[in-house]
Amino acid sequence: MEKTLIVVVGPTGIGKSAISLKLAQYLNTDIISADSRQIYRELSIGTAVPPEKDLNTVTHHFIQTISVNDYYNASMFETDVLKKLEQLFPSKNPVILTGGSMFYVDAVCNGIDDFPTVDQEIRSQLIEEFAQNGLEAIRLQLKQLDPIYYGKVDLKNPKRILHALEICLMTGKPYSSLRSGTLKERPFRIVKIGLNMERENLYKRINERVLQMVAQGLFEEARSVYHLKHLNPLNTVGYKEIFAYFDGTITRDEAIEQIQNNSRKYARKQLTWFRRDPTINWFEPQQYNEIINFLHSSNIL
RNA sequence: GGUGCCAUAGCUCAGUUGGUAGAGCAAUGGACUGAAAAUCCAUGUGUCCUUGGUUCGAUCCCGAGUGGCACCA
Repeated sequence: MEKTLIVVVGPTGIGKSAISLKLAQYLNTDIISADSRQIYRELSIGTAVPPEKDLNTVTHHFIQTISVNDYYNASMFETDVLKKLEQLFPSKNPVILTGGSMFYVDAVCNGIDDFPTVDQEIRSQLIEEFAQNGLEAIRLQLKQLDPIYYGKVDLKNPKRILHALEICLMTGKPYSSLRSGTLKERPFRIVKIGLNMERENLYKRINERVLQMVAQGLFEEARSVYHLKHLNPLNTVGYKEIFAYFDGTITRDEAIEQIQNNSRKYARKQLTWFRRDPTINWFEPQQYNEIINFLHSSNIL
């Protein structure tokens, strides 16, 4: 039978984990988490890592497997997941990939072009340069090294410019010449299930979930990683707001409110990304039976 | 009961020396090829509390009403 990856996506707090768990049990398979923050072992409450009993019921991959001190990115995730699928498919089929990190999901489904891994030395040099000389300076540099990409990038977005420069400097070639713009073929079928619900209900769920996290000890968890707040993995909703509270810039209540706000914004951003993907089959979280029927009718089960 | 202050966007408020208004937050849309829960871009919103008066014209000035807050009784 054809190997299939069932991809479950949707905004934060909609209930992807619960449905994936149920599906995985029904299909007797594993779950691959596509979550750029649940992958860090120092974080759990704020990233909504599934409870112990769920992790024991179904095997989850890429949850709390690396440290916030490690460098990690979407391309590494692509490689790691493809390798993992190779191991899993002989005995498990279909396999479920679930998570809200759009870019990570995309890396697995469509692939990312092959660039050298970013040299941290070069990155910090460029960041330093940007901090000292400003956006205009790095723009000019990009204009020289890669005029084609310069004409395409969002010139107001430092991260885009910085990354293009990193690749130019490392390879000695224009970044644009390494971008193929083509999607990679995968040796398995991909079926996408998107979860969504009425906006107002989603927001209510998100707001409540944040309160639950606080009750579970989110502030204590944030305290335990406060000394690492300069690391990128800690530039995360649920932590950065509490760090601001620890720093004394906002009150505790303001921190909680901002976590709720930023979580809602994140959900909106996720929906914006997923909306443009015409291959997603949309359902509401309570339509479990419809999802099963859909999988049957798609010849997956 | 008396006196004073306030009433403008979903919220907090600014403003119009009288020509029907604007910030922040919230909300909404979009971008995205190794930092992605990151980063970046864009977009509304209104009986200016009600009602008389003055005026060519009132959200703005005057009177009354209603509601809120404060102080005095």
